[in-house]
Amino acid sequence: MTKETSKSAAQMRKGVLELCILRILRGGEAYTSDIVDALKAVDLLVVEGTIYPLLTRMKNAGTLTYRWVESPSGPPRKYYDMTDRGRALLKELEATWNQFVDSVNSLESNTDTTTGNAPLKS
Amino acid sequence: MTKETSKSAAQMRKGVLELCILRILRGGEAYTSDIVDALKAVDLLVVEGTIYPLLTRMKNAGTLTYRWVESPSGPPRKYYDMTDRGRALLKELEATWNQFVDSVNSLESNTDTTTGNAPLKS
DNA sequence: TTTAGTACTTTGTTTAACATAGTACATGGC
DNA sequence: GCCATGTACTATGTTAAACAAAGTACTAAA
Repeated sequence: MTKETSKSAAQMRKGVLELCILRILRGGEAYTSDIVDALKAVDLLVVEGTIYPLLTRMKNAGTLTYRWVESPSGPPRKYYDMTDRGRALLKELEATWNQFVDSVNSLESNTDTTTGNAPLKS
Repeated sequence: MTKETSKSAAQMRKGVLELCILRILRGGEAYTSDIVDALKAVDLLVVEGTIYPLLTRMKNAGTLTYRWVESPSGPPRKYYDMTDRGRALLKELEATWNQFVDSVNSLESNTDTTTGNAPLKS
């Protein structure tokens, strides 16, 4: 992947990570490293510095809650879970995502997208 | 669509508009209004203020060229077309996009994304 | 007591979409 | 000819989210 496309990939991630996190948490509560691992496994996240602030934003927005759970080795962990509002948001984001993908893919096989007005000769 | 999801939709658009424009131009040269119309037709663009700077960026990056064409009614238009570099970029962005969609959708039916470590009782 | 590893926090930068105001050109009505 | 209207492009500022990196805190083991 070139530098140019990897920059594009980063831009594509914007706004979708929230959906991804909700999808991951649908399988049950998880803490940050679990989520990071799941995202990294499908190449949707590069660094952890992105996910911590996002989880905090989602918690402040009321879509997530967390509870402290002691770790077998190290400091305690925040285990996140979806709230009812999170489940509702997930449903909406699923619809938005599917519609978005359909829209982009509908342009895939375009051969004539103009209004039919042939450009004039200069 | 709620205010929250419409904000998400705007974020999702980031980095994909470039791909969309290249897909549109694959059908032949077009000027800004043609492109805007094509994007609006599939709900991928809200305002024109977004697309003009993007086209300029792509022209400066060497993925697009344009030529002035007289209009039947009004000022002349910039008709954009892909360069060879643009065609190469399109190919890369197609791959990036498809991989991106697959990644997000692979999380769709997750039921257990954790490492298998059950959270400890506190 | 120190060292290493894990987990969370904080701060600043970058980028692209969004929003809006402004300039310029051409045509038609008066 | 002059002005209003519509079209096309330009310029400026704002916002939001990913990225990057440094910092704090807690635990366990050497």
